[in-house]
Formats: sequence, structure tokens, C-alpha cells
Amino acid sequence: MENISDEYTHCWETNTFFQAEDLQGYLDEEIPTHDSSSQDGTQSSLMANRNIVSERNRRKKLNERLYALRSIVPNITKMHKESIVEDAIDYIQKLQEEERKIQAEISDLESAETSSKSTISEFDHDETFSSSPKRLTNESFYDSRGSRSSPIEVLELRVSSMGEKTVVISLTCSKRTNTMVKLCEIFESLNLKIISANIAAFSDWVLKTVFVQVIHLSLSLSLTTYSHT
Amino acid sequence: MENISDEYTHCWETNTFFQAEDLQGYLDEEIPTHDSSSQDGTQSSLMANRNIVSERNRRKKLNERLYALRSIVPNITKMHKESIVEDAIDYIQKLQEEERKIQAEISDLESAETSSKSTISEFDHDETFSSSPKRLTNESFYDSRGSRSSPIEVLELRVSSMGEKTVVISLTCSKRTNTMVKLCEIFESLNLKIISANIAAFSDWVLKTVFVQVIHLSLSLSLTTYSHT
DNA sequence: CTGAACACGTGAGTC
DNA sequence: TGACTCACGTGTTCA
Repeated sequence: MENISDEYTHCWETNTFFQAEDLQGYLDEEIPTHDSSSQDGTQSSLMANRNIVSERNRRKKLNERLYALRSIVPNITKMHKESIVEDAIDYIQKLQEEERKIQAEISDLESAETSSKSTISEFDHDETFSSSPKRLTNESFYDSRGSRSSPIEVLELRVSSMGEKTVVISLTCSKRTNTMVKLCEIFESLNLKIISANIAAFSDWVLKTVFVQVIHLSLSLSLTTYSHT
Repeated sequence: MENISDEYTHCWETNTFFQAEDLQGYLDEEIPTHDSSSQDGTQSSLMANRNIVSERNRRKKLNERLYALRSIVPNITKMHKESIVEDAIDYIQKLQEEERKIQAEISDLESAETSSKSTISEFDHDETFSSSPKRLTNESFYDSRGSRSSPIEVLELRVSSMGEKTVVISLTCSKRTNTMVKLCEIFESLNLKIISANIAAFSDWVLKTVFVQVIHLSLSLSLTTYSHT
């Protein structure tokens, strides 16, 4: 009997928890079971022992979990159980907030604003496409960093291939604040191999011409997104 | 005395916790303090009472925290304390993994081929300046939106006036991800009247030439920030 | 009736 | 000293 065999060895490694309770745990390892000389029989004390060891394991498990929780939460100040859970809560809320922000950013990029002006969504295609031009995936035409500026109003988009491995993209849009920045962001995000890019501004218009070198499949995919050439 | 005033009313709302312990809590609210007829004096029992109520509050607080933790973790299956912490751990790890993935994605987009080159801080000046060229205010050459991409490495900056109201800015820098974006941001932030801008990329370099129309004083100020022309 | 899960009171240790 | 936190053993309820 009484081989309770509680090792009591985890103890939060950074002490502050390692207190006399462990010592006590070692001492009365042989459970206060009114051992021997108990007239009420062995069964009740045996039950009590089982309950004790079970309860020990329960606590141990919970502490281990708490310890594991503590270990994955950065910047934990206090070692108190309550503070551990508290910090975990704060941390989770921080992560959730962060994720929520990202989600909002994404949905913001997708939905954008249905403002009075014609946005790129009103831009269907133009006749210069060789065949069945696709509608632009307008997510690409919004600020990828979540700035609040108005979307780009595209007047004309021309995609034509020049030789085997070169594509010329010609884009005309209205000149607004950060228009150039956003244009550059778009092309940058496409991971194209840009040979040369030219931006010209006159009166209210911005014209951008880009020579792109076709390298691998992803480019073709990106381009077909725009024109199904 | 015995106004312990433990409300015992939270009880995890979804029961499974609301058990006889609460009843017990209500019943012996008046603490088993050998009340009255205690010859060992009121002080020790008073201390014990304080300890008891303090411990009650401690447990209550911890349970509240645990409950709060449970409430912000989605998809909690079990109500057991251990499972609560366990699910919280899994959830945190999921969020961390998600964030890690996003971070990797971002840094993947930004770094691309970020060969360890020298940065703008190593750029002192160059001889093409007409007189006493100032060091670039390199704050302008970092991403104004706080992204973690590497700064722009400027190789050559040439500012020369063309006629009375026109200035030509020629800038050569190493080609990295978002270099064009950042260049555009810089020029955009300067509120210049840009007549024409040209960006060309070849091998590892990016060359940008901008024709700027001089309108008012602010432009001169902006330009003198860069070259003291 | 056995095991699991809980709150409780208690003694002990720390700051 | 007092105000903490902690682990422990116990009694209870529920599936």
C-alpha cells in the first residue's frame, strides 16, 4: 500500500512555487490513513487513499497545464496562478485584436468603398484586349497597407505581348494622392520581373507603362488574371 | 460577524460546476470557527476566519479568471478546468502559428532576394553635388508605414536645375523589394509638382528620373533638404 | 458503486 | 508582523 509515488518534481523550474508543500508531499507520502489500528476496516481508508492520490494527480495535471500555458505566453510578469491566466487572457485578446485588424484590412481591401465616383470595378475592359478580357481583380488595386485613400480610377488598361518573353502593360488612371505609390505597390505585389517602368503625369492623369519580362508560370497566371491574353 | 458576503453567484452559467459546493458555501457561511465557547481567545479564530475568507476570495478570483479565459476561447468542448487551460493553450498555439505564417508571408514578400548589401547609412554623399552636399535625411528613405523592409541603398543622387522652373532629380539605388514603392512614397510625400517620372530597372539597380516643376517656396525647401543646391 | 470534478478549510511558507 | 499564495486532505455531488 501507500506507494503513492508522486514524484513532485516539476515545480515551475523558476521556483517561487517550490515551497514546503513539496516537502510535505514527501513527508506524508504514506497518507494519513489512520493506518493500522483502524477498526472501520480497510475499505474506507482505501477509498480515502484513492481519493487522495486521485486528487493529487488532478492538481498536478492542472498545474502542468497552467505551467504549459505560462510557457507559451510571452512577457509573463507574475508567477501567480491568477496572473498566469490573466496574462494569457490579455495575450489572447491581443492576438485576437491583431487578427481582427488583419481581417478588417483584408475585407477592407476587398470591399473598399462604394463611393460616388467610378472605381475600378466600373472598369470593365477595353477593346485593345486581344480576346475575352477578364474583369480586373480589384483587390490588387487598393492600398495593400490599409491606408484610407480613395481607390484608383482606371481609365485604360492595355496589356500586349512584345515578342516571346516580354509583355507591355500600359495603364492610364486619374491622378490623385498616392496614385503612383499604389500603382507601384500593385506591380510590386505581382512579383513581376520589371524591365522598365515609366510614369508620366500631366494635368489630372497618370500614365504608367511597364515592360515586364515573362519568366515563369506565376507571371502568366498573374497576367491572365488581368487579360486572359 | 459572519457577514462573509460571498455571493456565489457566477457559477459558470452553463452549470456543470454548480454543485453542492455552493450550497455548502452558503451553509457554513458562518465559518467553522468553534464559534463562541472558544477559550483559546477570539484572535486565533479571527485570524482563521480571515484566512478562510481570503482563501475563498482567492479561489473565486482564480475561477473568474478561468471563466474569462474560457469565454474568449472559441470551440471549448469540456468545462473542466484542466480542459479549459488545455484548449486555451491549443488556441494560443493556433493563433501564434497563424501569425507566424502571416509574418513569414510578409517577410517572404518583402525579402525576396535581400542579399546582405550595404544600406543607405553607408551612403555619405557623392561628387556630383554642386556644393557641400548634405547627408540625406534617411528617415525619408524608410518605409513611412512602418513595414519591416530594408532601407533603400542609394548609390547616386543628382539634383540639377533645368531652366527657371524645372528641376531634374536623378536617383540610382539598389533594387530590392518595394524599392519603387518607397521611392514613389518619398516623392509623393514631398508634394512636388511632378511633370514626368521614369523608373528603370536593370540587373540589381533601379534608376529614377523625375522632372519637377518649381512652384512655390516649399519645393525649394524640400530640395535643399536633399542637396543644398 | 466507482471515478471524476469540485469547493472547502487548513497549515505552511514567502515577502 | 500581516497579507499573500500554495498544496494538501476531505466531503460532496454527478455521471
